[in-house]
Amino acid sequence: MMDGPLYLQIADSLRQAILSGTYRPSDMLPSENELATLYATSRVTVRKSLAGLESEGLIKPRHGKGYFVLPPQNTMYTLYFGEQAAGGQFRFQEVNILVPEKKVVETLGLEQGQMAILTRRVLERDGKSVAYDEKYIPYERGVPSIEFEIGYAEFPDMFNKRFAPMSLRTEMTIGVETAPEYVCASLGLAAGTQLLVVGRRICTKEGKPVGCGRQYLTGDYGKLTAESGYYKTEKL
Amino acid sequence: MMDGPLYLQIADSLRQAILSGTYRPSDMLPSENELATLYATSRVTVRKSLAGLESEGLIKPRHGKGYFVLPPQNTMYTLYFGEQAAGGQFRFQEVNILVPEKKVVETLGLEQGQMAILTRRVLERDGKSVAYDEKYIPYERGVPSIEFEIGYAEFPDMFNKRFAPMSLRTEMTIGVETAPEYVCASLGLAAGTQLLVVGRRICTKEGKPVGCGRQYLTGDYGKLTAESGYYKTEKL
DNA sequence: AAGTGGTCTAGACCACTTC
DNA sequence: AAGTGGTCTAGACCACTTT
Repeated sequence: MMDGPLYLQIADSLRQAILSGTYRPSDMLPSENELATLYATSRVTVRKSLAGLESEGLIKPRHGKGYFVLPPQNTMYTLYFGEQAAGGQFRFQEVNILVPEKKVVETLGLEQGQMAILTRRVLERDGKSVAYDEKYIPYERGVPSIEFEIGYAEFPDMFNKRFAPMSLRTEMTIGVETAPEYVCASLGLAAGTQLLVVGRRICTKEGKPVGCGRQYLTGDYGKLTAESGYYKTEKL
Repeated sequence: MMDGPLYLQIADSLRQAILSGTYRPSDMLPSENELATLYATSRVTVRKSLAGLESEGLIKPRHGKGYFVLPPQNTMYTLYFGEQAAGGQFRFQEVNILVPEKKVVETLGLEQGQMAILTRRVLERDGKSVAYDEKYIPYERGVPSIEFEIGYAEFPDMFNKRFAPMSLRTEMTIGVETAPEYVCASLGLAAGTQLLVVGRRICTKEGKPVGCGRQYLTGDYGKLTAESGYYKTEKL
């Protein structure tokens, strides 16, 4: 009748019924056996459809009871933030090895007096300085050439050679702060300007910080966007 | 040997191998048949394990070839933003029906002269005003009692009675703006203060806007957090 | 032709929930 | 006891990729 695999047809049909309100949050779907009879197929195929809807966050099965429609999740958003995302070019302002300020020492969990590599960059677009960026990475003797790698890749990427690439986690905080003087100067702003600040910390899955950074975004450049809702996520 | 369902043991084992770097991005995993033999089980069970890892975003199968480890996704973050999240209490400042300013008319796609319901609220915590909130909803004659519902629920929730609850999508923009005078006044700030602004627009899945709002967050209150990384997402 | 993933079946047994 | 979801099997056939 229709095209495509049966399990997707069943999933589409159920999804449509949920999105259109035929089934509402906390409603129970027909049982696996009922659906199997209804679509003249096996229980295995029905289960595959339901597993898909479950991983989309639409439904949740309860053992011995049935499948229930979940309430909308409206406090969780997906945010896109890439350094190169909005175009422009980075100009290096400083690359240094030093004992960082106290705040960074805490964030990275550094030992007393331990050094870190610092990079400062200015993002320019259309000839204007629109964002300022600084990153700290704990300095370890004998780890070769990180000095040259730092700052040339999207932030978490630069650790892929030193750590298992899939084992890193990034924490982000977004806020407004009075930009330091050197940042204002570099961006051509009056001292004391308030800027959107995106702070990031990269940790291993054991929780050990391996790097942190801050970006100061000017109004021209800095608008973050996020979204939420039950929509099919397209493939990567 | 181990406990728990076999398919989870297999998934855990493979996940561990990926997170620890045994398999790295773009590497190919053993084939379904090899894994089935290796774990002395059926191909169906192995497929269930692999389907789980796929929905976690760790691997991707290619027809006729095999399963491949995906590169880390480091421009996508999960952000949590709830109005009630950080505690505090809302005090209503204004509830009105009016023709909104031009910017709102555009955002909501209103007809010339169409009215909207406006609410303005101040969020107070520990006796201090820490955030300001305003929301617009298109006004439609005959739609009962929205005037009374608006503002009493988490933003997208208030539409659940009028629309299929699962069919709504929220777009969010985050930026820094000079707060309007009435906002500064309500928050006890000097005129012209720069604040973190979270704008949201709720749309149906057909793309029709059904409401929008803005929140001005002061430094005391407004720190947004987000995260990214390959970690098992716990259940709801 | 051989190997891979993609779809599907017709059972089986178990654990949980309800009556 | 009957119904539900949870796990698992041992096949089958198809579509795609590589040799």
